[in-house]
Amino acid sequence: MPNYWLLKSEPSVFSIDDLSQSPRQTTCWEGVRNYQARNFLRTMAVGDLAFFYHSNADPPSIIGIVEIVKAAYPDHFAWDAKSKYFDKKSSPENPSWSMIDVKFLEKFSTPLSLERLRSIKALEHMELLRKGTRLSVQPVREREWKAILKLAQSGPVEKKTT
DNA sequence: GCCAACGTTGGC
DNA sequence: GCCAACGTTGGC
Repeated sequence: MPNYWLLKSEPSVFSIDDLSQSPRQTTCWEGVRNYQARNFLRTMAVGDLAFFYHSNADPPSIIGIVEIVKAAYPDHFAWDAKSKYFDKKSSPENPSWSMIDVKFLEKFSTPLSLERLRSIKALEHMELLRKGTRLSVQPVREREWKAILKLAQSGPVEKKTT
């Protein structure tokens, strides 16, 4: 039984289309610089699934699904002084940060916007929808995962014909 | 561009 | 160990 997650990315930085056009449709998920998020990364196992979330997007939305294909290993961008993810506290001898590899699985035909997700009763306790939450890596409960999958399969909301 | 909500830093 | 100042995230 896989565990479920949600990964945020700003599409102007790295979008789900960037992922699907990457070699082997796979990328390393570098740059997480928050301890709680890092600890979630370290909990992930190969075969776990994650929603791909577009933050700072119009509209912000869950846009697809990825699979974790490599468990946590040191984020070497942290000890590359030229990287925007450089962190002088991290070193190859004592890495502070971790990353995983993810593989593209699916892009939803209809993105599920925050607004739409907020309207779903089964998602009322979802971490993503909690006020003030900023975690870029979050666990997703199984019932939330299933409710969102069902939404994605049901397609867009019908326009009212009044 | 604004700003609320957090997380981190560092003086004391 | 407190907490003010500062930095970041991310919806709006």
